[in-house]
Amino acid sequence: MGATIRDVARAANVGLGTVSRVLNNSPLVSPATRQRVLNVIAELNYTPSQIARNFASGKTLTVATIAPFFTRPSVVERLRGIELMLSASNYNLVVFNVETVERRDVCLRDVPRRDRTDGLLVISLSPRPQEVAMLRQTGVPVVLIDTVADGMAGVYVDDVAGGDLATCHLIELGHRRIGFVGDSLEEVQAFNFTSSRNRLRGYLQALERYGIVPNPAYQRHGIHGRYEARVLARELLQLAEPPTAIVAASDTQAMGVLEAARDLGVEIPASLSVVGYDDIDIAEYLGLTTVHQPLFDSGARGVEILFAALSGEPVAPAHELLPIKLIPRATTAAC
Amino acid sequence: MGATIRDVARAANVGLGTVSRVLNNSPLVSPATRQRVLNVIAELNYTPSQIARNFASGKTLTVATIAPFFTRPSVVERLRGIELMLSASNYNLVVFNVETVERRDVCLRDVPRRDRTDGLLVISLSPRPQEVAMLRQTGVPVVLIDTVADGMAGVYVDDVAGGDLATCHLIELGHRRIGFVGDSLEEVQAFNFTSSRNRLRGYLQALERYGIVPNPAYQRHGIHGRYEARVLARELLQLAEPPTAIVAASDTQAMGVLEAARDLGVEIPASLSVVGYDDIDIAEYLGLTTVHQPLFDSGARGVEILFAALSGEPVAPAHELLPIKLIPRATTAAC
DNA sequence: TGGTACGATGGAACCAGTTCCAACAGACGA
DNA sequence: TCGTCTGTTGGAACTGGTTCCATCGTACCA
Repeated sequence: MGATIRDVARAANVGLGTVSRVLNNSPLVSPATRQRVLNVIAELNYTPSQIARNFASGKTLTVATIAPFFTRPSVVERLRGIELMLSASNYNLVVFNVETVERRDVCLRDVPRRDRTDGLLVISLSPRPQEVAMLRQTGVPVVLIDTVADGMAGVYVDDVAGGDLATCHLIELGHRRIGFVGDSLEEVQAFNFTSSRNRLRGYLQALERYGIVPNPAYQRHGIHGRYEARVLARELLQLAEPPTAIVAASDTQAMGVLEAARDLGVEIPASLSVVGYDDIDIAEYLGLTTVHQPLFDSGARGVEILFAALSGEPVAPAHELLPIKLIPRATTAAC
Repeated sequence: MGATIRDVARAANVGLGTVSRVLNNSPLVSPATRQRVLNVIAELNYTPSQIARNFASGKTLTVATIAPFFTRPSVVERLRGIELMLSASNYNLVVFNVETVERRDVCLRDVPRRDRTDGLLVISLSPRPQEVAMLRQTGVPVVLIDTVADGMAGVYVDDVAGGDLATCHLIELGHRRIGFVGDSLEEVQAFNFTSSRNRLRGYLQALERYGIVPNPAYQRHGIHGRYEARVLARELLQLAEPPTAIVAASDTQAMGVLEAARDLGVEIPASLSVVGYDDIDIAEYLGLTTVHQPLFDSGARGVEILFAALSGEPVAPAHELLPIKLIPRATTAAC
């Protein structure tokens, strides 16, 4: 464990540079010399110090990921895509979980530093213009996953189209009184999430296209979570004229809606249709109709874009659109 | 971004060592000098290079975690405990996801190196004696979470007791024909998981204590997963004399059992009782009776033990036992 | 008044690689 | 025969901190 590159050089009777060249697979070493050095390396059981390499080369061989609520199934699946991609490279994955606004801001400010990480992935949290400027200034390549921001690169899905898709599905099944359960607006704003907001926009857009006047009483917002969604959905179902269908901003929230229906003895899908969003693992189990988005791929593709930025010229700050599709299952039916 | 400690020293008209002392909050600096240095630091907008610090101090300020199938809800929850604990320190969390045996072996061999990480957490994967020896040789402090190995420190739950607890619960409800759905023995062996095996042992132990002869046909093993468990459970339920209750080695597998029951029109809990293990988030939603274990705490406590090892003398290779308890819900009833 | 102890300070040496330039040998063409 | 070019090679300089030892001034004590 104590052998250094100098020990190797001495023992192999070559220069420091030559050993370094062998370690880095430089072609500027004669086969004979290379072999001699390799022999000595094996003999001394030498492994170059990663930490010294990082220091000398100025690279950390690290990719940082800032993920909000990384226990949410959708986020975990994105992380899996990221991890799998990185595991095939020699970059390590450093994870920052964000569950409070303070931590969001701290992470976005402190993590992107050249001496801490070579590249940064940000999931779902959209940096604000001022933050974009700071990020750019650090010189650390950043790729956004599941969100967009002016002047940044990333992958995303069209959540407006997704919200529209879910709502259209219900309208075409004959529903007219359609509710929406989404994230609390304060939370969305504090974290600067974009998806719940856009899904709501898609919901409204679909209603409008079909000439349905949106009923504000049908739109409920609360902290993201099954329990909170359950409470909101119960309110909706207890209205004098309850909706016959509900669009949820995520599968987790859709589960809350299903719970509320169960609480009140409302039959699914006979008396209430429910559409979720994300198509997480459990959705199939529950027979939940939902909007599928490529979660794993979003992570993997994000890493690919980051790699391009790491190993070449600055990548165009373009956003790549991933496809979505509606998966009809057992929680939706004709009105 | 270009300022170095030497620039600061020059500008503040002090020595290198003094600046270093200020940075590290050493008491060996007079208040006046400290203030002067701090002013210059602010003026030059200087931040010490993390990478250089790491190199010079020989620390990586990194804790690595090797986690098998880190998308499984139980693993994610442990990771959350780990992340939250680390976020309060200045250690970063580097995650290695293990989904194949090859990667297990590679990670266990390559990750624990002093120049890569300061400490290592291993979730659920028990190192074999030979691996324990190698780990020890590296000098990297290691803490096991959810498993044990001779000569290593860690936190765990008594899975034998847990399997026993689940089975007793069923026996006391009057069940005698009790099935078990667990992980494939090859998979368990290849990864060297301990929990499924121990839960089976607890199941057998409980049967024996009550004088029930275990029926080998009632014990099924398959790759861990909902779908596989569903197939296994279907086999069990289609036996000439099917079990009236099933113990699953995890909540995920219990969900597969519930699906199988649904497939075959078997009423839960009227005709079949089901007990899971882990008490993951979704268990409550499903009304699944299960054995609760402190997932979050296991991660957090693992980090605490690791910190003790990092900042002091070698910790005793002791295993800390965390409590478990049975949570009776709606999937179990009297026979 | 001299000796001692201690707080404060400066800076050389060090960590273990990478990078880059000078130098050299041998092949080859003029 | 000499210059040139190319493929190899050696090693100084560099990355930016930490550590530790020598030094200095001053307060305190005998």
